[in-house]
Amino acid sequence: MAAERSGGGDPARTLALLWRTPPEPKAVGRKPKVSVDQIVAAAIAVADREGLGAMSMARVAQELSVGTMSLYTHVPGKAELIDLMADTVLQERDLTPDGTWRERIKHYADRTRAVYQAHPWMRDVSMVRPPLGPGLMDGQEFVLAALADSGLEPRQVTIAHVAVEGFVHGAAASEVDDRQLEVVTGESGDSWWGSRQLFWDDYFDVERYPTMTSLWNAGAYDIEGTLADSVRKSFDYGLEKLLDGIEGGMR
Amino acid sequence: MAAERSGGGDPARTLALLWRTPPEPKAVGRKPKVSVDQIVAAAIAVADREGLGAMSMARVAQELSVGTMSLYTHVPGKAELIDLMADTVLQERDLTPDGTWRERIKHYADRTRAVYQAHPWMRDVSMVRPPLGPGLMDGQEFVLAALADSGLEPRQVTIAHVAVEGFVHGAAASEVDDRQLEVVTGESGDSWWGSRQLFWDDYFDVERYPTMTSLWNAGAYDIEGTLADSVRKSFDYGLEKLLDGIEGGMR
DNA sequence: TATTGTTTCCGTATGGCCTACGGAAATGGG
DNA sequence: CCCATTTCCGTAGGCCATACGGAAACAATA
Repeated sequence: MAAERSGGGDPARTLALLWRTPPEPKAVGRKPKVSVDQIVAAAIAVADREGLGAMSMARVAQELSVGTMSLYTHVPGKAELIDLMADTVLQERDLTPDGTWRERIKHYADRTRAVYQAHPWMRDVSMVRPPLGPGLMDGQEFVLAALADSGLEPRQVTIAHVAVEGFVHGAAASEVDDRQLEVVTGESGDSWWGSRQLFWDDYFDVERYPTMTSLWNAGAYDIEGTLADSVRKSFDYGLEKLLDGIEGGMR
Repeated sequence: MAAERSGGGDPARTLALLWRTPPEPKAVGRKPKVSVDQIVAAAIAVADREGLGAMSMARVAQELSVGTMSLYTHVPGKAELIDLMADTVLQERDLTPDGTWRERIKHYADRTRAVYQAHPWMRDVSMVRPPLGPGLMDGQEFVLAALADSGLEPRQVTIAHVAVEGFVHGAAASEVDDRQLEVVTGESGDSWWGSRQLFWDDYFDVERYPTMTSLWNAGAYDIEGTLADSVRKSFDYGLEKLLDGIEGGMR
């Protein structure tokens, strides 16, 4: 599966949907059976339960007891629907601007990770050219405000912003991958790592990979706790170090 | 499009393919018209030219003047083929272990980015649970060796490794997104940012986004050079800062 | 009430995709 | 020449998005 992205559809239409431009109450004509919000909610529900791969237009329509083609009256197509889904769940972050700038960015990272945990399919949505809706924009404002408070020059703020945003979304996406695979294949994430065993047994070459070998012998891979904890720890560390670096760059 | 990943197919079979376990030369039977390598090469060629979305089994077979179903004799399925493609292009990195540990990681990042630039469809391949082939493993050994030389404790090396690897692949994927969108939609990447204009014109709210407004007024968004240069600069900065942080964490 | 204009609903059809199945074709050894 | 073995691949089934066009519902109007 390749990363989902909004197609080349009319950007004006997509933006109007993202910002829920007043539905222009029609005084005439047949009453709608479903609303955009219902469609988005149903799509999110399906994706939450069965993964983005199962989120077909037919499946969403079924969820709403509506004909498949009815959806196209309210939404231009599947790509735009995914944009709407992503922006909607990003709005769940509910960011509160308390503490130091570092604490606020940590808060942002945690809230974003929570979104990915609650909606694992976010892993499959490209966040590089994200939907320009309120969910995304509010998050960007939050991070920019925190970085601006750090004392960085304006130009540096924008550069640091890209680095932080990329890291946070990447981290959140990685963290979720275990769970996601579990949903799709019915196999536990950790058991995938179990199948890694096969590699170590049959293909690992001590001569070719001396560093891995010595790290292994040094016990560096004896993880305590679950794999998920371990991955999370790595990314907390990574964020801390990134922020350390950004902070140090100010001097 | 959701991120492509190898299915739940037999891991042993996939590993054997990734490491090209001796094809067990058959003395009997019909001669193969195509080899695994040819299939992988054709698939890469198609994806390079037309994107991963265009890389269908039928399209690859056509490229080789072979029936679609013939491919399944050599490759278990599409998911496994994508794994093979990814590991193959990662082998192009040709990593040379020169310089300080920081220089080597920078080198690794650059080579990895080059792979993404040459094969933009890599953006659509999940690198969180990557194919355990030589291309990937050699890269991991390289990064681990560099980090081990930095003076970090073994346990710290493995954690830093995850952070670096995540950052590099995330950065490379982001950088490539402009180009990728161009291929898929026939629209220039920068013109997508042009359509961003619509957002600023019709939906941007100065009250809601004060930091963005003041950054804008401070000229922080007056980028020189192309967008691609600008994105690249951001990630060079991010990597530097991450490495600064990792280095600082040793004290 | 009947008509008309407007809007939504949705059945059908097209063209794409992956891949299971099973038979046809090729090949080299006996 | 036969035949076991291997590869090739046509057919078909089951998904998918969505273009098209007509049916259905509704409000205002006649």
